[in-house]
Amino acid sequence: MTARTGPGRPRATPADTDASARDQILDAAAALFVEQGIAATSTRQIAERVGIRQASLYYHFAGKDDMLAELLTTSVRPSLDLVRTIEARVPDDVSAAGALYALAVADVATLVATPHNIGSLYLLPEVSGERFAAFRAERLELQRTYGRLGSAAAAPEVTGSVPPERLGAILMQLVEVVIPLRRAGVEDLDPHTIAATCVRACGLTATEVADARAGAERLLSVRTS
Amino acid sequence: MTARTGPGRPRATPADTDASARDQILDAAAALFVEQGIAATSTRQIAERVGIRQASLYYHFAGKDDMLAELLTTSVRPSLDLVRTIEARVPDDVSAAGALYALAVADVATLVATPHNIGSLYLLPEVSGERFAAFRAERLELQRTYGRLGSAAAAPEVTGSVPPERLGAILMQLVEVVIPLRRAGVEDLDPHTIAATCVRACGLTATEVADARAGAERLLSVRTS
DNA sequence: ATTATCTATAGATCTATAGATAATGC
DNA sequence: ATTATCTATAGATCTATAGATAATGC
Repeated sequence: MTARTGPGRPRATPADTDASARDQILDAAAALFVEQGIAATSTRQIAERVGIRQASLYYHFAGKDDMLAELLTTSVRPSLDLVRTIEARVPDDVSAAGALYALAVADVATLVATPHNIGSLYLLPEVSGERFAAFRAERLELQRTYGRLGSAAAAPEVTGSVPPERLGAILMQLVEVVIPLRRAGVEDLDPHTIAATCVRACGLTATEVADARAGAERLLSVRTS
Repeated sequence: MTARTGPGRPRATPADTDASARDQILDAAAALFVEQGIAATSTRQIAERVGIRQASLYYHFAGKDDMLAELLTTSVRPSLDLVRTIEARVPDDVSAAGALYALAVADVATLVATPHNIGSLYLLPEVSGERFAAFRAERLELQRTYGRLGSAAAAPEVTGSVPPERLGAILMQLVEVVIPLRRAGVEDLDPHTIAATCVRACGLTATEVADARAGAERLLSVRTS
């Protein structure tokens, strides 16, 4: 079970996992950042959880911000890749509503499955810093996609009163309900509940919601196979 | 303009406002907590912004947590009062959909108008602490009300698939889109956009949304007069 | 006498660097 | 020789208390 000894001076307390030190540090940092916030988490706490000395962290990362940057970018990357795949097939393979539904299902599933509810990091004030502008830009692109798909799918009374940018913020917020729900201990969240609410928020009728779901399932099953 | 001197040793730098020291401290703390987070804000920074010495804070508050507790409870109180008034008039004076619409409009208006976007404090990890259990309980009551009103108003396909507790979390999350929007600099947010989206998320048709809005306006105008 | 501030500081952190050490691998 | 850890610590905080001081108000 215990990781084989590699190069470098051995730890005082040997690791009880085979994960790389880097990954162990990121995992510990994620858990603590989510639980306590970033400023409230000391490098000592992170090191303690990994089983190394505080100073040893600096061999792998320049500091907490460095860890945070890596956690943020690796967490948003998969959604962005999916977005590009999905949007390319609208409206030929799938309706805008179907694409929106599919995107919401996939995002919710990711947020539900991600270790330590990492999505909650997005809400912390540290992320507003200059250092994380690249991450915020990627997230904004995701939001814009929600806005485009939502506006293309929406009923006329919605497109007439809600500009795409605003709708994107609303839909993304809706998807991110996963974050407070997980925080509150909810485990059995069905992505379809949220995805259906997204298209309903765009003013679609019950029949249209069912169609969107069907379209999304076609899209996602093709992608899986 | 400068506040008249009261009892107590005068400040090194006189206050440039008539607000009480307590209120000045709360205001400065709110602004800094929202901007930087709680742990990242030092008592020294708060004192500096008020124009007093760091140690002088402790005459008014036991520490940062004390300030936070007061900020949180005073910020959720008005919404809860309104909730009780509104819910008592369902369904005699107004439909559940009208009440939900009214509650959302009022909550959004509050979140838009509150100084320093205080709502973002709700999202910080410090608020999970034991110390703030009372605040969280009040917030949960608000969420439950959203769930009850939403479920009472919702179309059958929604009530059949989304339990009231889940719906409450979704609707509250929707209302709180104000928080990231304000953070992003949006100033001209129309409460009706969000309120209408709430009832749409419950599966109501365009006509029903218009009815809900009319009901809400009756309810809120009565209350104002 | 009471109030609201001030100055000064002890004690407890926390971050990040310097330099030593114990492995592996050439 | 390189890698990955270790020990030790300087320097910079930060919180919270003790005790002095300068107002007002009785």
